Amino acid sequence: MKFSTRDRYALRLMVELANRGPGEPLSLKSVSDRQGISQKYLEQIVTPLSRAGLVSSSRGSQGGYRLTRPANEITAGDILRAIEGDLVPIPCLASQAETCPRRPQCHTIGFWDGLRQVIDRYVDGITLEQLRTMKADDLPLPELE
Amino acid sequence: MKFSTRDRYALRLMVELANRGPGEPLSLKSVSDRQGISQKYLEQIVTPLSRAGLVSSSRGSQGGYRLTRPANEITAGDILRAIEGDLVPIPCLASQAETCPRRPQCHTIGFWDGLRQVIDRYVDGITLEQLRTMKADDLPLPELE
DNA sequence: ACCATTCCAACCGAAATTGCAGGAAAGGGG
DNA sequence: CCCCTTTCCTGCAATTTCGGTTGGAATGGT
Repeated sequence: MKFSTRDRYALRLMVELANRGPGEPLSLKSVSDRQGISQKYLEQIVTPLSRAGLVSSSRGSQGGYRLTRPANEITAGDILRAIEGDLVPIPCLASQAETCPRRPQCHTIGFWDGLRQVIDRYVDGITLEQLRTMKADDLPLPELE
Repeated sequence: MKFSTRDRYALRLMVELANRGPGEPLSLKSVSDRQGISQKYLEQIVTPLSRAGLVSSSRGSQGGYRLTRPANEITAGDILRAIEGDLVPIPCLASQAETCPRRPQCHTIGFWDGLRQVIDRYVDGITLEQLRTMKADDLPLPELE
């Protein structure tokens, strides 16, 4: 049960973009330099973010990527789902999954679905703006104090 | 971000054991028959549960496994941690991880640590007894109603 | 002695992960 | 108009993880 490097890098990439003003685009080259992630790998990561409509791009010199919405209207959940698809802990719960024949007798599906909800609520409750302004050891536990 | 079949099967295996009285052991053969998981694979799964002290075994005819504690004193977290080790969403947070050089400037570590805590609280709040008595579409969201 | 069971260790194919390489297309600045 | 920067697209490849299977040894009840 681990999130992939793509998930982690996507968050860091988006934080970089959030640090930029809304107008001017930021190139992957500069993100690569500052975050120590190869430019080529960043290209792979930004593609689904672009397809999900979270960022837009400009080509050519002085080009790059920028957020399509203000950072406080983008959640960590938006970003992770753009990379991962459904954010489900087990395949059974994916929206396109065929229903398990063992489902009616299953004692654990409720547990997993509860976990899914807990994760959803957490990631949807944290905005990119919160991430951007967060220091290294801050803990953003909203309603859990 | 998925939990493995081992995690899922471990829960189902433990529910089967919880359905048994505390005295008499249940063989993997019968679990295999009822749950449709190969006996050999179950052997792999029960081993870490045994090493973690959640179950004990008797060999030979009429042998099998039984819980070492009552089902309401074992949590889903106990079971998953026995299989997975640390229940951390990213390697950075593992107890044996060397500290990332980028740590002081990292804007996302707090997010991930918060997620870890949310997951921990959930899985540690659900007991094997709750799982056992849970029907297919029950949702065990304790304090979240 | 037999048989059911746990225990132990190796192996194995398929899939996912984590990238890298090589361009083609587009756009701005000189 | 040419060059440079950048995005965009495709393919590949090494490594690890996943999801088991296989084979057998040790143990213990009957």
